[in-house]
Amino acid sequence: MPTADDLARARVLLERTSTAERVAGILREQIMEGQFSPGDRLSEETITAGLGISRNTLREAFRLLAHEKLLVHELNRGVFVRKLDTADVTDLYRVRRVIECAAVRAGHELSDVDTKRLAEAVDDADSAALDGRWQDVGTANLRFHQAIAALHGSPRVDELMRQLSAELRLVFHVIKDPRILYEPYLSRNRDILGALLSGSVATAAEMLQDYLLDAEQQLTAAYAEASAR
Amino acid sequence: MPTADDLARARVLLERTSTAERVAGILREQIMEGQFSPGDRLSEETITAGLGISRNTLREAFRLLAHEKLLVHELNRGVFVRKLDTADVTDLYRVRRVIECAAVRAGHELSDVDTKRLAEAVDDADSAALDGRWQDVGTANLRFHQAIAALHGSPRVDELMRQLSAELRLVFHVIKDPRILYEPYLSRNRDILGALLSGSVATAAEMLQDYLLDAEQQLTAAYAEASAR
DNA sequence: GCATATTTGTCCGTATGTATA
DNA sequence: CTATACATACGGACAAATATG
Repeated sequence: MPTADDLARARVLLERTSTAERVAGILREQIMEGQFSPGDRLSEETITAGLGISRNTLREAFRLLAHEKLLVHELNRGVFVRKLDTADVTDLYRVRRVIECAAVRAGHELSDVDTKRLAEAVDDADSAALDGRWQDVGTANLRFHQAIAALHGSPRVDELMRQLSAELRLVFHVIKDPRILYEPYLSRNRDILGALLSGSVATAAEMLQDYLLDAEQQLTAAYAEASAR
Repeated sequence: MPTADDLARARVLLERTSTAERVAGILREQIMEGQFSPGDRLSEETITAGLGISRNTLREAFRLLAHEKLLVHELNRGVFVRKLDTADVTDLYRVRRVIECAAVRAGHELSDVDTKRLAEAVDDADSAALDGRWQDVGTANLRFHQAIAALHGSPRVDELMRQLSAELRLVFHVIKDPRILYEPYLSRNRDILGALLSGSVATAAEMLQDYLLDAEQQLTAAYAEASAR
């Protein structure tokens, strides 16, 4: 749970666009950073007092985040930080395989923007790994795969991937030792990128498919163990 | 194991809905039926007066529908019925091709539920066509394709397809003569179903792909013309 | 471009219903 | 079972933005 100070600092950020959306932005960040844990209830009173906003406004922000699946809303009980189970993880990877593998297999021409995004994500993951920032490795990793999905050139696919990534970040936060999870995938991502850049579409697709299957296996196992506690 | 009491309590929770959600349900139906046209503004005052609810409650309902993409929210201007352009139609079909073709190509075993849903949708489309209920033909057609996507066995894919279908229904409503649009596809859907049932996965996938490409072409043309007015 | 009317954005107080210690 | 805390829903108020003549 965030301290009163955290809320006070966040309060300064309350100086733009629609209040509900700004509030949603603040809460989104706090949830992503893990200042709330899955299952935590977000009290209307505590937050309205902390941020200096009305209940109506906060409730609109809650709706926004509930739609992003970061929060779940239970009637007359309040809103809670989303708690994913292993079935969710399995489903997330199922969808990722469909979307990402199709993006690669379609064999779209890579624009400069595409290649830059892909390469940067892989580089960021590597440097975060060198610094031991494993949470950031996970984030950069997701950015790489978002860049792959973006090859579809479809706004709706992009939005879907943002959605899936937000859910997966919730998962990552529960994992106790992300290192064993991500370390093997750094080089595999680089290999996939290499295959993509050299135009070996079928190879890249196969590597990606295998990657996602392996990742799902490891992640569900680690997640089941970590989220049990 | 949940006790009988647990289940009873869970059931109550399922059937209970908030006022905002019931209001959203009413408005959703009216929008789908075309009682509001794309671009129409939904006045807070008119609707609160008409339904006898408070503004705060209505605004929550608006948020829900905005997230379903039936409404768009413009700051300080209000909410409007979503207006799709041809780029949206193109993108919708792009995503459909990825999802639906992958569902067929994956070659999942067809359960009884699967086959029943597929067959019923095709039958419903035919009988609606016989009665000249072309709006219903469009709806049954979408149901057939949702059933195809459901072969993935993924809750998230199901939700995505519901989303895409809702958007497409907004498109259908603008088309002036849906008949020329849907009539050719009745038999093609039946052919795809036949290929699926006989296990000719590759054939079915190819037919589906061609179907979706042709449909997109015709639809964008008809839609551009109809929505211009 | 201006003044006015309308509509939304936000907040508050309160009454009622629901969940839980 | 009661008490308490909390969410739901309402209505009123005023500021701020937008639309209208």
